[in-house]
Amino acid sequence: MTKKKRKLLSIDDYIPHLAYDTVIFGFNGEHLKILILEYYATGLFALPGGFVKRDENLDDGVKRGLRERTGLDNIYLEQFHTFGDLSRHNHGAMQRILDANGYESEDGNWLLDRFISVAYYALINYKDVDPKPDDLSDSINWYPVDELPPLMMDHHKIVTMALQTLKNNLEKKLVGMNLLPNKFTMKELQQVYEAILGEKLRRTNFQRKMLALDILDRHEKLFLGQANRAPYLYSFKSNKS
Amino acid sequence: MTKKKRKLLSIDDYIPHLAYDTVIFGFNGEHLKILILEYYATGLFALPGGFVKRDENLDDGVKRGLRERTGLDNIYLEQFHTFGDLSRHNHGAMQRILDANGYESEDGNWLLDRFISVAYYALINYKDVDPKPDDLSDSINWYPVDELPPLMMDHHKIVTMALQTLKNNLEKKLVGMNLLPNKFTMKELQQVYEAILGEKLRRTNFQRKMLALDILDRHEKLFLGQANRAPYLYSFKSNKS
DNA sequence: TCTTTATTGTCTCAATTTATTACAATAATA
DNA sequence: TATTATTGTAATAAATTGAGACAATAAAGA
Repeated sequence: MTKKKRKLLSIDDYIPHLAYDTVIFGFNGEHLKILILEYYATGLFALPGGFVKRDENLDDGVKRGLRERTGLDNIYLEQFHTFGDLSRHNHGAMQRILDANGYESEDGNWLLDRFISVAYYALINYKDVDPKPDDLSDSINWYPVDELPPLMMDHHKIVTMALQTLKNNLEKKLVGMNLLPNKFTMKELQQVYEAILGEKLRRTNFQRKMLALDILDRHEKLFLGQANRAPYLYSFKSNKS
Repeated sequence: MTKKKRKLLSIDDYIPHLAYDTVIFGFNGEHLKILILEYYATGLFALPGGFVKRDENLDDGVKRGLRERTGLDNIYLEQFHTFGDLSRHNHGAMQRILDANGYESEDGNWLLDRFISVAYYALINYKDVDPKPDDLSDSINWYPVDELPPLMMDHHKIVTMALQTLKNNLEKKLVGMNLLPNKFTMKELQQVYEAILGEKLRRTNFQRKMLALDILDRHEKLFLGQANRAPYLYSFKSNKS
């Protein structure tokens, strides 16, 4: 690979030593998946992340990054932990990434520093997105949460904690709303819950519980051409009541 | 007040733009309280906080700060949110604090920058602590959570979120263990729960629930000289089973 | 010594919630 | 029209929680 000279992220624009990582969850109708990117010619897998500009809010920086990668605005986003151990600093890996991309070492100095990273998870509607790699990476793909490639630094720990937080928030934050299309069947909603909790749920109890919450609107039936009773479609009630 | 020349925190030792704030909870037997410090001659109240050294883990930096302020080691500590809005940057307030302490403006340059702050809450045994003010502050005192003085910047928001997180974690994290002395009565345990939840609980049902959890050891009775049946003392089971 | 009083430790029964099972109502297919 | 695989709902059992009753004290006072 020939060395390319690229315009580098400038230390003047960004807060030094501060980064963010995002665990972007999607649901393909069966499995819970997350977006993982692979850096050029290094075989290094990582969570999508980025840096925060000196003149923007932390949250806005993360939203900007998500918009660039997914094309989506108004993504459901939640901060869950900040990782600040010295051990997460891995000079070698970052150097390889910069080298493989043709950056001069001295250019990338600040990128080789220690970083504290604020981790977020995002929930998106799987079908809405055609993820785009960024300048430093040559691919970004969906991976089932239980079949991840080996991730660099502490990114696997970050995913684990994101999953745990998602589990804890499942009840109170109406997670399903953000992982499903506007209309969905009760079965699909149940599958989202099962994927997040990592356990099978009883169909009848799940249905009763969801209906009792009074958060769903029932719509027309969905005819899939199957030789059995057609399920209703539901949507989450808009809370403009 | 005469200007004093002090040795200032040096930018060379600390990660720039990064701070932490701690909401330190204590329980005096009746109310839930937190430690608030007041800066010299400014009337500014704030949460205890500090900065992270370039060669220490984020968590260790926070523990170091807690040790300096409370004299305690092995404090129960939990990170709950990172605050990174531009609006929390308040050049004026920091300038007043530095001025009142006799620092030259140029010395304090990096302290006047924008800061991202990682917030933690700590739980300590109220009686164990005689809090010490730091170099910049002339007092540090316990305040009931519902009678706080006006706090600088977004510190009130930080307290609110700490309380909310504490409430959410009450069931799963055995919060009581860290706010009470080794041995305590069922009534005291209930008061901790009530203070955190902000509501009264039924004595009999609370007792039944706690005993059913099988996390308490029952010890001798506590005779307080009151004209009624003496309560048992309890402690949390050590999980060295 | 015998009441009285304020709590504490348990129990009981009602109300509510959750688990489990049963079964009727389909939507194609044969 | 019978068959089959689901889906929607109801019925019943089991478990949990709410509310109240009551006996067991520990000291004070008569």
